[in-house]
Amino acid sequence: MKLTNSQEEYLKVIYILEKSTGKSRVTDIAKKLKITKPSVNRAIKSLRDLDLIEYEVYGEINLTYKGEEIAKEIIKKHDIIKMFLVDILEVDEKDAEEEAKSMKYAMSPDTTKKLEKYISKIMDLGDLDCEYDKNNPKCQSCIKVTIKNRLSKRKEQKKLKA
Amino acid sequence: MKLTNSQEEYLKVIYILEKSTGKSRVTDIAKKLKITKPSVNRAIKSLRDLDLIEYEVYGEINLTYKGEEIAKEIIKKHDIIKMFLVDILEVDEKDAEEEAKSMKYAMSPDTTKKLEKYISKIMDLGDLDCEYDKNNPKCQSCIKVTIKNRLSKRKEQKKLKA
DNA sequence: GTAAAATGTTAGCGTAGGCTAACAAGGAGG
DNA sequence: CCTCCTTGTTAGCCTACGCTAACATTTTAC
Repeated sequence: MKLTNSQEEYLKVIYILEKSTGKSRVTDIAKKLKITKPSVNRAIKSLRDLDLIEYEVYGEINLTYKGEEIAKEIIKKHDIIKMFLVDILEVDEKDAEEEAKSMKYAMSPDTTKKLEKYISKIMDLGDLDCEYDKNNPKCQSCIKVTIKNRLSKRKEQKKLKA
Repeated sequence: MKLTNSQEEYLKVIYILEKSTGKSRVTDIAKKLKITKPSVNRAIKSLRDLDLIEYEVYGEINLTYKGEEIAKEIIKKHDIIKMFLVDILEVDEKDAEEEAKSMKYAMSPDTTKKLEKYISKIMDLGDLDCEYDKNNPKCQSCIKVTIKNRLSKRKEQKKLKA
């Protein structure tokens, strides 16, 4: 079942709302996606037709098992891409969020897996002592240290927010 | 001027046809993009309205200066992304071609520049002698050598084709 | 120079997914 | 219990961009 980019965004948002507030409502989905309620209304009907959510007119919106599995995949893909953008390419976090949104749709599951592996390879390299210093842009070990520092910094900031 | 993904693909193909055969024709564009002629017909009108191509009914299709500049940018972006996919992530070339097509639309000019820099950084690292051998997956120097080898191999194969 | 083939165009359909305007349902306070 | 506000829905419009069927023009081949 090939979903559209927008359907994937809906699933993602529904999942996030379900996990954070317990339920998803048309108005909240519309706010999150910055679109109007009628647009959401039509979209959730299409997702219901695909058995990805359960929903009755004026009723609650809930992901089905299948819908939740897909939502989780989408979110994981999003996070991998965003991590690459922010921690490796040093793209500004807000921009990265937007770009990851559309890039994830373009990226196959296979490529996503490869990107994930690549990121962890970069992060987990065995230490190589740099012959110069800890900030040598020509040295992969230094680059790795820089990337690791960026990553842990970002994680801390996230914790502070929460 | 924000173009759609499909408009960008049209520009790219028109540029390639212009450079390789001297001119672009509706039928050739349709074949390249695997769509029908009426679809192309409508698209070139929209590009003409944006002053990106010059064209009259039943006449020749030519990129304007502006159109050509944009086409070149699009192609460059495509190549950068494809290089990342093929030479660094080791995605199969055909898959990479398809993914680059849609990914480039999602990627901002700024991020593209960052990706370009990242690729050249990986390629141009000063040599670090690996303490093990030339195929140590934990060693960035070895990884770099592997990536470089992949790249030059691919370039050779391209030459052989041409 | 004309007939056939290739090429280009028009008209109109379908889907996806935004939008607004207008209406319907449900809950909270007086 | 009724009114009002929030939330949800319906109807219908618009754009982008595929498609087919049918028609027009141009090129080619004899």
